[in-house]
Amino acid sequence: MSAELMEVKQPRGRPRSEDVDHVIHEAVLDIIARAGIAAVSIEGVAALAGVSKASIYRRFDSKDELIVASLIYMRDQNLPLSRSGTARDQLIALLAGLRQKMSHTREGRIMLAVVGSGHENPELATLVFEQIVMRRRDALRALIEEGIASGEFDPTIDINTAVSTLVGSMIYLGMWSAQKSVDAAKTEAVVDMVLR
Amino acid sequence: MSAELMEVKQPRGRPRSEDVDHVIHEAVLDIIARAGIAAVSIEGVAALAGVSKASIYRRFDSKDELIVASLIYMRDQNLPLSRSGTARDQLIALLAGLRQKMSHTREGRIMLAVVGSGHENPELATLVFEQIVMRRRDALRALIEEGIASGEFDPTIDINTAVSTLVGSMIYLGMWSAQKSVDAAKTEAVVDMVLR
DNA sequence: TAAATACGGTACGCTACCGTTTCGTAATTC
DNA sequence: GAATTACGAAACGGTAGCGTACCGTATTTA
Repeated sequence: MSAELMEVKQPRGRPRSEDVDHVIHEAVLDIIARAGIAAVSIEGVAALAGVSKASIYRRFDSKDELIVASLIYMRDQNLPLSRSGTARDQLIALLAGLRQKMSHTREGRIMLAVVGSGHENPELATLVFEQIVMRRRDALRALIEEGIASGEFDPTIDINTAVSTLVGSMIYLGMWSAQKSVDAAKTEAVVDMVLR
Repeated sequence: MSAELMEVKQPRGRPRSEDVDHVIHEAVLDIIARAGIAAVSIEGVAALAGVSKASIYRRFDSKDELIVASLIYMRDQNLPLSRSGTARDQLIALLAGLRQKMSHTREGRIMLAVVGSGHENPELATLVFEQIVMRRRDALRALIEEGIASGEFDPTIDINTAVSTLVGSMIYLGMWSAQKSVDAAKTEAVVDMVLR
């Protein structure tokens, strides 16, 4: 009898607005993406969200709790990935998406910011790692196994090593995409080099 | 007739203490490594360094200028790398050092912090990239070319792609070394997988 | 209708840090 | 010895954010 599935009895007074929930989280994520975790302030979030500070403190006891909740909110908005084409095609699409995402989307910039501040707030880094990074790793691993079964990839490779190599390369390339001095290696080239 | 090589005429009054220079930079780097760039404050640096704020403002016009100077100070403390063994051995040593360094040394944590905040302060990220990352890339590239010439590596690989793949993997593995859930792929395995 | 709770808005006292200035003392050149 | 500059220490006014506490109004249940 899980609590989520039960019809929750509505408490007495005026219910909290879901719109307010949304705009608060959106504001937090926008600020992290634009200026980093350290730039998140309750007053700033309230101002950007067009919400009073009271409405934030009514929901969250502290700034840290707010940020964690916003990251989980972001995770829950993720879309599933499409499945079509060969394993190699899907793999390349997945990796290219990851790479592009790291620097050109809000979620990517947030992940970079959280990861980069991993030493300061390890709870956040762990959250991002387990909830977001590991999910991608699992999807990647499945595609590689599929490709090996279909004969597209070298069956002798170590899958863990391959996953780390591929993900690491994509993050690295995405990370520095703003620096023109790094020669943009093609995603396909990386995949073929690693998986042969 | 370069200025650095000329005997610099000492100005009139009391000269600036090099010890003060050092402790200031050391304090800045310690703070970045421990708490991130955003945690750097003039008052905090002065307190940790055991120095007056006046001594900092006498040297640097702003916090940004101070941080840039401290990163350059760090770069100039770098040691040259040893050159012995086969190209593959040297390459593995270089990459393993990079990987270990990312999470277990002050310099590594500083690089992660700066990179992660790349979107907030692009000048710093560019500085780190050009002055530190590119130097490693160049060293790596040379080793790969050496290994190709000696027949240790596959001559058909694209060197730029290989460099990005290897560096990215090492940074990624080092980044998450605190998370026990990521299986630690061996550095040698990555090298052999990429370069065959 | 009454009670309860959420809402935006505003004000409060508190802390941290900013960048500047002033002071007395120390070190160095002329 | 006089001039000059660096040093630590302390104080200054200003800004920003914290977390709390009100207000009057809006929305919902009983």
